[in-house]
Amino acid sequence: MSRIRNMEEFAAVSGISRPTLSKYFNDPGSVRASTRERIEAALAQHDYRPNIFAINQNRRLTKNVGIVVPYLADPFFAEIARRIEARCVAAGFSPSLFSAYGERDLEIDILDTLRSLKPAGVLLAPLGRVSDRAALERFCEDVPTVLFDSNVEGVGEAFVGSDNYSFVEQTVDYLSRSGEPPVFFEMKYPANPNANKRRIAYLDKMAQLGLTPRVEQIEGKGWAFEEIGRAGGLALLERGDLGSDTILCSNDRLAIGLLSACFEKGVKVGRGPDCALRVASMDDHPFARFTCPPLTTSAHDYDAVARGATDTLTQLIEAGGQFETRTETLHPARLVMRDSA
Amino acid sequence: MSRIRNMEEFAAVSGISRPTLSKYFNDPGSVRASTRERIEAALAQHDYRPNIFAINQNRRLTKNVGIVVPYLADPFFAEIARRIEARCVAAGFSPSLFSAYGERDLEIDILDTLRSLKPAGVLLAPLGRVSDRAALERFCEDVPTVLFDSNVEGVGEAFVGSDNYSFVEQTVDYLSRSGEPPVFFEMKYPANPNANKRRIAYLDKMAQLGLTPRVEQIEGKGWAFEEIGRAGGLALLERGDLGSDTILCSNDRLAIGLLSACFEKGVKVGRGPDCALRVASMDDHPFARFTCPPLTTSAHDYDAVARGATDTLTQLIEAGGQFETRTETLHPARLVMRDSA
DNA sequence: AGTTTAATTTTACGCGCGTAAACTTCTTCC
DNA sequence: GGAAGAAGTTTACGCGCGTAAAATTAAACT
Repeated sequence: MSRIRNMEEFAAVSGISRPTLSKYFNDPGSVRASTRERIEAALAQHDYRPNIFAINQNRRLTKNVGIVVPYLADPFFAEIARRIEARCVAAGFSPSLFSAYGERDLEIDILDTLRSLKPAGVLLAPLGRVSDRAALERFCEDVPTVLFDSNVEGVGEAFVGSDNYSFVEQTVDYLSRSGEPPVFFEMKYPANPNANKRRIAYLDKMAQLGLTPRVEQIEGKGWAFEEIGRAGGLALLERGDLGSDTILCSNDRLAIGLLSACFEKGVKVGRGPDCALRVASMDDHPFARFTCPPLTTSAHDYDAVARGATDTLTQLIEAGGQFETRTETLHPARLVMRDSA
Repeated sequence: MSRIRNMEEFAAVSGISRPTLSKYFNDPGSVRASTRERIEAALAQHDYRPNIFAINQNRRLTKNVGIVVPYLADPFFAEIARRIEARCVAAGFSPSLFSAYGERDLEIDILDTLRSLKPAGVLLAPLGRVSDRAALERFCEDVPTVLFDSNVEGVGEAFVGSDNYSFVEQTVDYLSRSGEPPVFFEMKYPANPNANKRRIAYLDKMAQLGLTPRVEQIEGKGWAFEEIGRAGGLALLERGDLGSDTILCSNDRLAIGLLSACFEKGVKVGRGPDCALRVASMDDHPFARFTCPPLTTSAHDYDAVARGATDTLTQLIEAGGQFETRTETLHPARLVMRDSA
């Protein structure tokens, strides 16, 4: 039998009128059970699929959903994107994944591309500091958007992410209770958008505990955090006057670099009596458990963030693209004790 | 001024006829320079973009290109995908990125989705052993496809990847020249499609050198290679009778897990006189230089593979979707000496 | 059985653009 | 300056499907 070329032909072979078929493909639940069965029986024989371009051209609202992350080669974002993608599919959407790869212009291009895809909604983890705020705002006016991971105040209809304060609180609490209070280790000009909040939280928390804070800001630009952490760590270890035997890194990738520097310099890391340094961090990067020693860190609730973001977007779409008020949902971190601190 | 709704309206405000505009958007070089300037001048004022769905519905061939990888949360694939994506954009295509996340059914779904996107071509790194070969073949008959990273004999119009034999040759050569010949460390049922070729190459090379090969196959399924390597490494170290002080891992992610196991067991890794074990590996995973000790490995030529795959696809598309003969391009590995072996 | 209500069919139009054909205008070059 | 050829314009149709309105049929209920 010849292949079905369009819905018209499929209507002929299935004995169902084209408008009814159109309804079915839009929402199988919107037709009577008996006709649904007839359609699906015919579908099993002729494997016809409606032309997605024709569908999207004519529907006011597509089932497309955009997922945008700042850097997909960062395993944290790869992992969160993986979960969000799966949830979008489960919710009946067609997700498209985009990465700005740390570049402002690329993020803008992606938003433009996304706009022309007429998406039902977008899940956006913006570059943050590097983003063109005006471009984000314009985009969010046109397209229902939920921000995740990195908040940009006032942009988008909602935000779902992790509570940076909780990350810092748990680690600082633990570290200062079990040994010397930590020095904060971060990039001077961090690409990662949550870094600033974490530094502020660190200063806050230290003040609250009556401790003297100390921030070590290392040089380096871009998204090669491990290399930056390694170079900064080497410089720090060579200089020597840290003022504490405990370091809290702004994120796990910096910590991985720092651990590499410690290893090279023969500085033993851990909480044993023969250790010279404790290193803790934040994110629970997928490979944090495989560093040497395994990294003590505070973990994102990956599942809660992925689920929360996707559910919020679903609600937003069902609400017609606008919420009455912009909500910010922050999921607390979970301290993961390993051997590095 | 009101926003332009379609090409008709843009024709009105720009003073250019719609068919000419259509030609321009299809290929700006196909119109006279003077009219091109007029169009671009109008474009600068009215920021109109043709409806992508209408374009794709009507054009026989789109400028869409699909990029499919087996597991995007694996930094190797994230990195290679990043480069390929950039090259596709530079070549004037609109790439869409997909990941099968190790699942056979998801790969099939992706191919179905891709088919309905009418892509000009597809760059496919298949799951390999897990793939539905018949589904791949059917897909490649309909869509011009270049395989990369992982070859499936006879499928697709061409293959571009790394030369697994060269990976093994270089590492085995180096290791056996500088110390005890290596034991080969791999998964019993590897998800990674190149694993089998690497094992065979190892056996070959050892025979050629007149050495007795030894393969340690560890348990574990899925894509959590670090965890699998760690568990397998612990078991191996506890058992103890390795027969060599040198291990060659099938890939870097397994090696990262093995190094973690060595650290936990207090087994010092490296080539110093106080070291108990040498560990080398293959891939030059983005984080291989940050392990403790830094991993000696044989590196993919990431750029050559990304460029080769994209260029080949471009040629394939220009050739009308078919090559006379299926070519296989293999890029040699480069030995990267670090401290682990 | 007759009525209400819901689902389906018929008919018809529109979406925004590709593209073909016939015609007109502009270049270019001797 | 005239002819050939390239480029642009006019006109018209088609792509495959969404969707509205009116007419018809089927299901559900008293």
